[in-house]
Amino acid sequence: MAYWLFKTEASTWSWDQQVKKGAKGEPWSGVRNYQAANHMKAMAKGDLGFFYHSGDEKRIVGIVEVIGLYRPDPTDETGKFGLVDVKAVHAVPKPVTLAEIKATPALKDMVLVKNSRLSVQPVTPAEWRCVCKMAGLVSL
DNA sequence: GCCAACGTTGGC
DNA sequence: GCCAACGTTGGC
Repeated sequence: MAYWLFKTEASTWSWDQQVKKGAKGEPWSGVRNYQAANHMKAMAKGDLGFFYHSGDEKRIVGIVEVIGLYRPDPTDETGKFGLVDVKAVHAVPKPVTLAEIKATPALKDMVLVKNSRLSVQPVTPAEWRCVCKMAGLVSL
């Protein structure tokens, strides 16, 4: 089981929209960056990810699960990029802001801190546990 | 609204 | 294959 972070602007694709898709989930389309695409290639069904709103909010608002493996992105005319399908698992009781993450020494190496522009990021198990704790999640 | 960081493009 | 120029992203 691996952990990830999916970054999106709430005005483009929000947590609320993701939740409305329910168990069917939604294709994570629109990624046009090889690093991000490679991370999606490495994903397995059942992997979990943080759902992060960039822009005004800058905070982790929910947990998603990978339910569909990497496949071509139909919205990419060049055919170079792919996507995975994700479904909302649940909202976090207490959203974790970028400021809190930056203020936490154990999270100083998170990709979100080091390379905030990468739209799909890997998260280490230690980081995952730490952020879950901050978010008020104990069962993950 | 500005600017730094980064990725991509295109000319050589 | 290198590198300058450009566009985009996202935090501040």
